[in-house]
Amino acid sequence: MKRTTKDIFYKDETEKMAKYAKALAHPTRIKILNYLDSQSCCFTGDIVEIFPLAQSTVSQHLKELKVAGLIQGELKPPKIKYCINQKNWKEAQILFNSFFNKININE
Amino acid sequence: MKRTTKDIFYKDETEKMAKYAKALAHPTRIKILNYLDSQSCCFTGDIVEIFPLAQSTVSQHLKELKVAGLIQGELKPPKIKYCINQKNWKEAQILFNSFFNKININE
DNA sequence: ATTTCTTATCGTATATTTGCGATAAATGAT
DNA sequence: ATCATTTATCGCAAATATACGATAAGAAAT
Repeated sequence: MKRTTKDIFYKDETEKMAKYAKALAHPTRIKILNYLDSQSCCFTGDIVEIFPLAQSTVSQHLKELKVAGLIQGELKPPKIKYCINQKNWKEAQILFNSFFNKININE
Repeated sequence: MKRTTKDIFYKDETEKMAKYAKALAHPTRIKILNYLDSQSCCFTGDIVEIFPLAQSTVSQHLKELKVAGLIQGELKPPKIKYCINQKNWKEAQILFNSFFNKININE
């Protein structure tokens, strides 16, 4: 019987941090987030253009960021406008801050 | 001809962040780092005991953290004392801080 | 209803990650 | 030289991640 990570107890914070870290664990996704942050919002096509990658590949990276909660998409037919998910972004920021500083610097 | 991430240009910062994020992308490794941080230093055996995982599995996680540069091992035969790698820890801290805050808070 | 545009999803191939038990390696003590 | 202790590494299996091209899905416009 193989054990999986699911059988192990982790604090909620730990699980969340791992989830966000996983989303950030690829240079393409970091670049996408940096781009989104600088543009405030943009369409999938804009993002596809800054990478020498297939549209489907970029779409998959966007999906992962969305599933992790770091971005959100808004329908603007026929396009989709992507933005940083501010609430979760803030949460990730606080998690990483506390982790590295061991001081909770938020309010 | 398959394209790989290696053919794409990323800023040095981006690559480094992805590398650190990858190391943090597993709850076990986050827990190890939290433990190391609280104990300042400890032996492999101490870490093995806090997880219901095989010794070889924990050793592998430690190796990943070492390769990423977040921890370092010091020979204390027959044991090995692991500590946070302060220099790289600081670097990661700064990278994540700038990333989330878009302000470079270090001096 | 058909066409156009944009983006997501499917199917597939390959590479990497995660876990285990078994074994090797390194050192100190007998 | 042998043994005990501790930790790393090897070999394997299963699960995930990463990339692609091809196709589907959705909405607006004709």
